Amino acid sequence: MAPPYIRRCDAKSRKVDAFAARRIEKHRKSLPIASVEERLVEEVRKNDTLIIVAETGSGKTTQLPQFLFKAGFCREGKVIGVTQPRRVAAVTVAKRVAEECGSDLGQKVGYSIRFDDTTSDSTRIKYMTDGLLLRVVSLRVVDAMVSIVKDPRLVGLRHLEALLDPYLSRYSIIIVDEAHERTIHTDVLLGLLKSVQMARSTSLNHYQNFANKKTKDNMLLEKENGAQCINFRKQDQRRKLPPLKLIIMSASMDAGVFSKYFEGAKAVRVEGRRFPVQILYICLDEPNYLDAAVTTILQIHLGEGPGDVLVFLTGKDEIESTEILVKERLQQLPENSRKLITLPIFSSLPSEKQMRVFAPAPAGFRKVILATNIAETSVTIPGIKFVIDPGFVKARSYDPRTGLESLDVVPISKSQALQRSGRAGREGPGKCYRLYLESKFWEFDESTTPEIKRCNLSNVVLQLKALGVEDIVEFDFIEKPSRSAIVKSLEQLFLLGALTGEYKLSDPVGRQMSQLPLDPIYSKALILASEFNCLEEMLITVAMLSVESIFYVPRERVEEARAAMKFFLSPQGDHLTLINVYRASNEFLEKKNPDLAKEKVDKMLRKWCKQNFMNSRSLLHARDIHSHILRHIEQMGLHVASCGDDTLQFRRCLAASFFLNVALKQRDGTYRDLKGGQVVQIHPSSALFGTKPEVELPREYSCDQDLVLGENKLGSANWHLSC
DNA sequence: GAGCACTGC
Repeated sequence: MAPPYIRRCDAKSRKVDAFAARRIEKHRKSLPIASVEERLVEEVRKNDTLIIVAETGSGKTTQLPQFLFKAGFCREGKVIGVTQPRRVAAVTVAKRVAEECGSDLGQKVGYSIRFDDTTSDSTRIKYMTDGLLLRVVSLRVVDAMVSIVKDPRLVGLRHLEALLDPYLSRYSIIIVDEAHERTIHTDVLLGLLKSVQMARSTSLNHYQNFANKKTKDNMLLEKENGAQCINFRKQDQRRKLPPLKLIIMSASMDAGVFSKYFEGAKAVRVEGRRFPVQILYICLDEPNYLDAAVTTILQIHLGEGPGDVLVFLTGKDEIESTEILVKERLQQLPENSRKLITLPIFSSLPSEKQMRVFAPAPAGFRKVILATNIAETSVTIPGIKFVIDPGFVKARSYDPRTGLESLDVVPISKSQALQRSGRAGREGPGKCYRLYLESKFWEFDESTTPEIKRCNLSNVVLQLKALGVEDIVEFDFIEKPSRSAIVKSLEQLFLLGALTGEYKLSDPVGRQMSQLPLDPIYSKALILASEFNCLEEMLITVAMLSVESIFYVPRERVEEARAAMKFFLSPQGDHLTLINVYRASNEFLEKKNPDLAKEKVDKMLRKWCKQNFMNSRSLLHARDIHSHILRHIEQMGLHVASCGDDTLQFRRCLAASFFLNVALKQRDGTYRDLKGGQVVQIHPSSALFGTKPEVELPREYSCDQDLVLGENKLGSANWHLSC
């Protein structure tokens, strides 16, 4: 789908630039959305909230912000913000639009994602991840103002702009793209944006009034809401802020849900550009869909014309066994029919191996991509003409009763099936083979259950509490999570000490936890560790726990990988093992030139990871998180110290913050989960596998002392943990 | 002696 652009890099000749500009213009005009530019701009002028339903290939993400810029929505320094669920999308789209505008990235057009911000004061079209905007919106204004007064270093803080700007007054328009994906970030963000929108049309008047006439009450208010006032005073007091325009962009027909949520907001439809895809169902139910998939792959290979195949499977295991099955079946074919290669892609696959799916197949060969649902949205593979869809997906679910999350293989939804089949029609007409009966399709749910209804809500609840939302159950969610899930999170946050007995944000613990971009349990661990002089160790641990598995064990080199891992193993457990790995990577770098550019450092680390059987993507990510969180905790004034060889305090802090995940050794030698009493085992990949670590309970422990855990007495003296 | 879909701050 990449438009035929010419890179500007070293093309100095004006002729080439003019040529490129003409091609860009031609491409832009050919997009379906180009024909409705005036109408869309008009609708945005007329409506404060607009829903745009546009299928893939309409050009909505790249073109709409440019139309609005042209129509004058960025006058007086105003910014158009566009959110994306994924980092890659924010980056690639921003680069493309900058090119279309003929400006350097970071000038008129820029992107802002965690660890990477290319925007400047002159940026008018700003692409960002929805998670980042959510963070920005939800940081508490008054708190921030107080800390800024206390700590002048905070002036350099990344999100200062928003800390000072609760009404997002720099933005004229916020476009929430891919809203149909309904990520937890999108859902919460919509709720907050809705209230910001209301605040812009009501509260500002309030503050405007009160800036002009100072009554006694107003003086009091001013004291409480210092931030907003100071901010407001900077504005021209007689001028009202224009309303915040919201545009929700969605690919499927979920417009009704959004429209209803935004009080009947208008929805407009823009045609996409897709090729027809013929849908085929099986006639007889086939319970073994892997077998059916392999058979279908071969049928396509032998019976159809050229074109690559994309198969949707549920996970790494299925992908690997399908690969073997296909190879076996190919051997039974005559040699000239074996020109078929299989390529796996899933997120934990090292990136250099992922890249292979994008390369064209060798001449005369057909490519078969075996993918998880990474290929549904995150990755678009060119050349796909045939899609095989067994109709299953591995999805996360959450049981509020036990507080446990699990991954289960479940049937997909109708909209997911549609999304999958669409992958066959991106470059020309295609075919989709659904390995289930047509009647089964009609039994599928309409759309996938939004993430907010199937995961742990602790973080969301904490953010909302920090924003001053008293009653979470009454919060205006687009779709309400179950009451029990909310109650469970409140309970967890209370046990972690983030909420008081009245379920109000505690100070300073809850407030500090809400400011850290981490799972609340990790935030708590850091705060606790700062008290017990082992924050250095805890910070490494939290960074390493926040990423995918560090150790990489390829199937064919299990023994070698295990030997490499032994070198870092700590008999005290997995957390200390992770610390060993992190510190080893530091020592490796210190031996080299410490002043190298980040790119060089990353390159060296990748090599080091390969030698030591580690996933370099994970380690580099953990190092990024480490420095990001370090900045945060330094700004919060937490005390970073190391416990050195005395790891007891550190392990106590672990126990005191991860107590929700604690299992106790029983008399018979088994372990039981502290919460539900479920029997659990030490995983074979753990450093402690094969050992029987002890946990000695304080003598006075009894069931009704659960609350003691909440007050974190655990960390002080009574526990002796070997983990 | 075995697992872990996909994102994001």
